[in-house]
Amino acid sequence: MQTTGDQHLVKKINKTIVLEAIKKESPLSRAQLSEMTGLNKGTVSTLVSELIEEKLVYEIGLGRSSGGRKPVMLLFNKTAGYAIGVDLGVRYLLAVLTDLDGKIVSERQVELERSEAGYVLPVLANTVRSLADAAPDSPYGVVGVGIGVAGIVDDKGTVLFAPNLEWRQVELQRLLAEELELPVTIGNEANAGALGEMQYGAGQEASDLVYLSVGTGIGAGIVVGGRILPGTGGFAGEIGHTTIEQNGRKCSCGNKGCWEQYASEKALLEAAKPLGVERLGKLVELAESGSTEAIRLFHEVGESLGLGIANIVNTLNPDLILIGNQMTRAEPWIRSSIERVVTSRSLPFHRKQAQIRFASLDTHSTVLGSAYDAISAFFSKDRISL
Amino acid sequence: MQTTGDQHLVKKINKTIVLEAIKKESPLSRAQLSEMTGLNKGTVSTLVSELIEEKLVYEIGLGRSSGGRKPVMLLFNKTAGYAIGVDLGVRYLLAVLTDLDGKIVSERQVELERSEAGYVLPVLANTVRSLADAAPDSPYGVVGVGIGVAGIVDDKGTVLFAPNLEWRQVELQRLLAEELELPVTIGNEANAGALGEMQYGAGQEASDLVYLSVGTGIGAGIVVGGRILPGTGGFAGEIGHTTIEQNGRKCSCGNKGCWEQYASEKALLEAAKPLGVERLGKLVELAESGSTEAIRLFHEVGESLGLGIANIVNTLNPDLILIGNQMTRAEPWIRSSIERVVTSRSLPFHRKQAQIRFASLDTHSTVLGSAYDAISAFFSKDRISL
DNA sequence: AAACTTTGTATATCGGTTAAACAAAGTTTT
DNA sequence: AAAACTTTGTTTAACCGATATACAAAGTTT
Repeated sequence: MQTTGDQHLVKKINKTIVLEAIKKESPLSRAQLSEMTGLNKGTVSTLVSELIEEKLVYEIGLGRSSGGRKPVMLLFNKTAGYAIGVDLGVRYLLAVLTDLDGKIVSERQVELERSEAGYVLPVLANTVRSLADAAPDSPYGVVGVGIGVAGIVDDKGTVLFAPNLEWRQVELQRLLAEELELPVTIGNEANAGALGEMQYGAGQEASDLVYLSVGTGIGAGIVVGGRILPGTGGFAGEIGHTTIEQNGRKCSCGNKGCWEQYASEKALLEAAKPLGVERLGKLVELAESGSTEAIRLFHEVGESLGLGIANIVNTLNPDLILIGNQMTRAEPWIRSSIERVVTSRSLPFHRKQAQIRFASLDTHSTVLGSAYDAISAFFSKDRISL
Repeated sequence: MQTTGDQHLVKKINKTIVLEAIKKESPLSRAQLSEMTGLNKGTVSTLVSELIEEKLVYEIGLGRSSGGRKPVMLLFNKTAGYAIGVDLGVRYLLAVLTDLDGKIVSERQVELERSEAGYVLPVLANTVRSLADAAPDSPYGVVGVGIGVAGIVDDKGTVLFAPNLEWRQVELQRLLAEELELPVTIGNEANAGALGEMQYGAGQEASDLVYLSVGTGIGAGIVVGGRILPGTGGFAGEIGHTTIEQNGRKCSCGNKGCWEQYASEKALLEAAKPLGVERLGKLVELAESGSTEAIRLFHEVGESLGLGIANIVNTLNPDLILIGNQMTRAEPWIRSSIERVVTSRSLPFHRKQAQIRFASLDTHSTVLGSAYDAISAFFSKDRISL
């Protein structure tokens, strides 16, 4: 059944609360911690001294007095360990080494010439190892590796299907964990992006947000009450394949009228072919130089994006929609079309609460979210997830 | 900040676990409880004796021995109190009195001649009072009133907008709580339906389900991990106004191509007008008597329903979709169309996990869900929500 | 210099769980 | 039928963590 309660649980809860507070609001004194958490001063003292023992927190010195003894200020020891985040994309692999606060220490980008698992896996493992070697000495070393994959991943870390990589049934988690001898977490690319933006980017104030990864296809990372919505099998978010036109354009999934046939980068580039444009950067340049045709194409794709976003807004009533991945680069050209269509197609009460923004971590949402996944797994060992 | 942990919290957690276990699996002995919850025998003993003290549990006598002392069997005292659930619909009001286990003890149905709050509220209050008077004597009496409204309700129990009732900004929770001097909970009709089916109906095994209230419009109660997904403002689920056809039929919301213009009871009856049919029952009769035209209409509406359901399946990866409200009556005529379209339009992995069923409580999903809402509020006072 | 404030630790108490012992009430074996 | 074993449920002691309170340390203000 459920986890029952005992003193250990209580301690876990409180210790997590204290650590989380230090992470977010530091520098902080024990007295302030007691004040803001509601925990007794003595309790905070013992928990903090344990955290110091564990090298997760340290004292930075005395703070300003407000009419009495000076407080001892505490800081989260962000370099107590390091994490590795990977974005396993279509023809590339982006990997970063971060400290426990998500700050990038080192970065690698690798072009993937082929996509079979037999080729990709060794490259991936080598890249990760090279980053791990680059990690500074620290009490905990590399605490884990998080990987975001553009595909359907189950809760055991098996890639069930990744259309762009042409992978089926690849037991990524098991294979990598064995190879690297490190804790490995596997997640969907859009979910990782959502996590990344929520922790380190534009989604830090939102609790119900939807991160849209708009690239070759469209995937969504749905966050409800601060947590990723996984769905039963762990593959919620395949929103690119929702129908917005009953008898619309054919999709690779075998269906007709899928949203991503109208609103993805791929759809945009398809429409831009007559202009002799093959890459998004090129189309942006054209728009910048005043090409009305290019601008029209952006407006069209913006409208299609807006339509699907309005559907999300009506269904999930989020407070924030974040547009991420490649399409962030088109922000100046699509923003107003999106806003307009969302306003016209969503219900007033829902529209009022929903902000629409672009991912602030740019191309790094997924990679940082993956790193956070690893960090989070490390912390949840003897802590509780809030 | 968050709730910190102490012994009281631990006790709350464990007591809730024990009570919940007795509710669901009774009759049960203390030894069995200890076994299944993992709690120590002594702990279970003290918790159970408190629950007995509180009249929520009682001993029914000795059970079968399995080679030792006979166990004392415990039962949940479902008549320790009663709850009232109300479904505030378009031209009617359905209200039930239930025991704490959701069993209906008494029922009232009232036709509403007019829809203004000034008319409806007194009728509602009188109906509730009459049901409350009908409640048998019990330790806790009527523990609360839950109301499901076909409209947008905020988290404070104010009906922001109910198109069919033509209500705007009606502070239902406050007004009723003052009038009735009872705890009142207000919820959306589809959310209540989802709760009802999840607790007492076809959704008891599912943890990620979507209840579709298909009537005049289409609303969804989305359940994620056993909990209603509220959205930021509390009005998630307005899925009837998602676009499935970019330039489709005009909708009362001012938009074009809304799902409910194709898949609701209203849409069906609109299409049935040429047949001289004005009510769903009539159309069902026609289909039963073999009218190919009527059957065709059902197939069409089934296909439209299937399309939107496929969108839900791809987006949320639920394990169960429940079709409720009026459209349940059309099950034999629409089921296969729905299944077919969902299968063709949703992704294989998602489809495999998603069952599609019809609400098993029929017209009582909402009213029972509302009652459960009230029961749940009563229990969460000195317990924790699991 | 005296009085007040704030910080952080130490100590006693409290409330809850657990483990272990045990009594009560069975069944099985001989 | 007695002895041996089993199962149930209570009791007791020990433990653990939080809280309240007192207090020491280290400031600031008057």
